[in-house]
Amino acid sequence: MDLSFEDLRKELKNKNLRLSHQRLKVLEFLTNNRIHPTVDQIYRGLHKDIPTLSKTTVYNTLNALVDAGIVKPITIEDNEARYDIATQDHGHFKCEVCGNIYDFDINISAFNPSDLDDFKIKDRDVYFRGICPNCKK
Amino acid sequence: MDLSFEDLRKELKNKNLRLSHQRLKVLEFLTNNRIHPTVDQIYRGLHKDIPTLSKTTVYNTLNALVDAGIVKPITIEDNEARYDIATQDHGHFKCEVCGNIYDFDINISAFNPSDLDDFKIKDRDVYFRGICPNCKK
DNA sequence: AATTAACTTGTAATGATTACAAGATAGTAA
DNA sequence: TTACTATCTTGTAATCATTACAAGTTAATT
Ligand SMILES: [Mn+2]
Ligand SMILES: [Mn+2]
Ligand SMILES: [Zn+2]
Ligand SMILES: [Zn+2]
Repeated sequence: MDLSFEDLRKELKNKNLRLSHQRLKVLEFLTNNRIHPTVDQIYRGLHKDIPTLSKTTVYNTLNALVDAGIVKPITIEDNEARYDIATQDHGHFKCEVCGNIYDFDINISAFNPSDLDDFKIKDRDVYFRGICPNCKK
Repeated sequence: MDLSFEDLRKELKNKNLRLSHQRLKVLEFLTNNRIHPTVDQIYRGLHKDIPTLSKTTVYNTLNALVDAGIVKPITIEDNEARYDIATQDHGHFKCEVCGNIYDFDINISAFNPSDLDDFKIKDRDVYFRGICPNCKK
């Protein structure tokens, strides 16, 4: 169900976004590094390949991709945004010790609380926090 | 099931936190204004009564109350933190038009995804986004 | 009433994100 | 291919929320 890198190129075309070198590299990084990276991690990760890359471009690119629905921001961090390729629904668990963010399966779209019958729900996020197996030892 | 203001005083005592005027006023504001206010809203709301109040104190107070488990931060906003009296589990819905955050009933503690069997879960948040009934018109 | 650790306050520092303007480039059409 | 232009990238400066720090104040205990 995950999108291939070719699918992502097509997604950009569909949304009338240019396939700039920087955008494709950001998408490639997110595809190959499923760690919900911060802006800084993306910037540092790409800087080797693209020495002229500006951090502003990483911000601009991520904002454009989020607006286009291709990338999903993860706001489980209070102090800095993290990013994920928009894929099937899943929850996020943040370990308070190592800081890693783990995916977990959960059928979020099945939640339709009656309190929200008259609301238009566009987005559902499930964020858990605690300690991961590695850090419990 | 909601905590009374007197209960909150006792909670502070239990946690060995001083019952300073500013802390009690912050708790009173959160009790009386169930709108998940920002730091700035709390500051402006209390400034009438306490003209000497510093915004740093609002930050310090909220951090202390969050550490003590009396107040819960709501990080549905990417750009600024919001705060809620820690009470029974419930979900939060943010309207993308008016910006209001609504509570809704949902039994979050019942979610125990098998992917997290080996994780220690300390905190569960459910954040929905969309358009509220008022703004749908 | 005296004592003192904890708290409050104002100011300065920090750090993430955005605004802006000038130069570069992707995509299109001749 | 070449020319054109809207879009994109880049560096710098600005913004805004939050924290660090040091000096003065206060809640709670004796
Ligand atoms: Mn994920
Ligand atoms: Mn709430
Ligand atoms: Zn961990
Ligand atoms: Zn609304």
